[in-house]
Amino acid sequence: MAHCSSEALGPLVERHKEETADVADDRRESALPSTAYAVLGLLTMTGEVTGYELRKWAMNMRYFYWSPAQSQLYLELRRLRDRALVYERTEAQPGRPDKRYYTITDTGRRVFRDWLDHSEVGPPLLKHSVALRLFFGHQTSHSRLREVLTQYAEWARRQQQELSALKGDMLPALRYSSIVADWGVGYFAAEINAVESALASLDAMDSEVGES
Amino acid sequence: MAHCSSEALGPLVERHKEETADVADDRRESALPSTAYAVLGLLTMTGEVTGYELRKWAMNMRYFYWSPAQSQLYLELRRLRDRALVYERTEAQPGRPDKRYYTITDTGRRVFRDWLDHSEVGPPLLKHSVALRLFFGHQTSHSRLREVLTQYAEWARRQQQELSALKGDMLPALRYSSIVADWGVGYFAAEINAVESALASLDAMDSEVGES
DNA sequence: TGACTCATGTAAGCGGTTACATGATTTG
DNA sequence: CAAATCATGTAACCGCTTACATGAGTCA
Repeated sequence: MAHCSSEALGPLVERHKEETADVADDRRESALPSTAYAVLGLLTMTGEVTGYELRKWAMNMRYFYWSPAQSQLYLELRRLRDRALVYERTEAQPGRPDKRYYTITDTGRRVFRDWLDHSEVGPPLLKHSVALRLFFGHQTSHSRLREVLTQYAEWARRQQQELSALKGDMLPALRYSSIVADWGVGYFAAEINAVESALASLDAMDSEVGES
Repeated sequence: MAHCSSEALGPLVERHKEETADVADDRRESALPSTAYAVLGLLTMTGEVTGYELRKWAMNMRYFYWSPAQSQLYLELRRLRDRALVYERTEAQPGRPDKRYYTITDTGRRVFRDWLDHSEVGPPLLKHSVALRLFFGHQTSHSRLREVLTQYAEWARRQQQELSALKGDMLPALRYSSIVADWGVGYFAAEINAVESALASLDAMDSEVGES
């Protein structure tokens, strides 16, 4: 019952090897992680900002791209500075660390555009812990599964609302962000819908058991 | 035009701090990464397998949960063995590394069920590089955006087909997997739909420019 | 015979998180 | 006056990837 035959399995093909490698590596010094490009992209929209401010902007992207930890952002900005992709203006402060303002440099703009225009696009990375649990549903109870699913649906609804609110607050000039926001709203709608279907399937399984 | 005011931004609230921490940590030795639970879960369905075989199974979950690198899987199995959550049977082979077969232990089953039943469910992790690029659309051309989007839609369609095929091949006894598969199919449908909407938005922007 | 599958492993390094530390400024 | 915000930083650690290495069996 809880045992799988392996007939459905083909041989183990190692895919996505060269796909993930950046095609344009050869013409740049070395590839940057995607977070770096996210930061550069943000800097093309914001003007001079501190790491702290930038983090707030980064959090607006969390609906389709996770936002990195604070320490990671500061680290990334220093790396970009070392590569002269951003310019750092420091403001001395008595008795505590300098305040650092960042702007994107021309080189940074060029590198960013190059990435946008020529870099290989990989598939999205998804780690869906709710789906994972449902997948292993045979090891738990339906009541627990329902609990997990409804909790997730509530979260998705909140995200959807936040995203809609954010879109309303945004300047209409930011067209691309609003297209992405629509995408996100649709995505959450699909998730909510999927949860409802899953709950219905659980109901169906329960009543089957009742009949037999 | 490409400059944001920061009015839409609230203060930087540090959320999801205790949310990510595992509530049930205190009653176990120490928490395991989610990959470990995925492996344990797989072992509740497969019986005795080698690391190599297990990897093939793990790849069936790649539609909603990324599949780890080969080396990581072997590492994970050894860790689970060290914690006595899986049992390792070695088969000596002349002139090369032992062949290792794994089965889940009773302790492993208990730990896995405990995780399923009591652990806090975090939100899914999503890094959507296509949406990221679209978000920064003001820095590239519409033709490039269209290229990226259509490429992604093709990929999503392929995934959808693979997933449907997989579902067809699967034993009907595996109900939960098939519920998750349906979820996945719907997810890819939503993605394809979102891409089409985005393409339509780009068209609309182009014709606006033509009119003005 | 050569390509592919089966099967396991090591080493280096990176991206990222968690936790901690500090202190001025603003706000209720 | 206390709490939250602004603002930067360090150290330890972990999950995971990449790249490499090995070798037997199978099949065209």
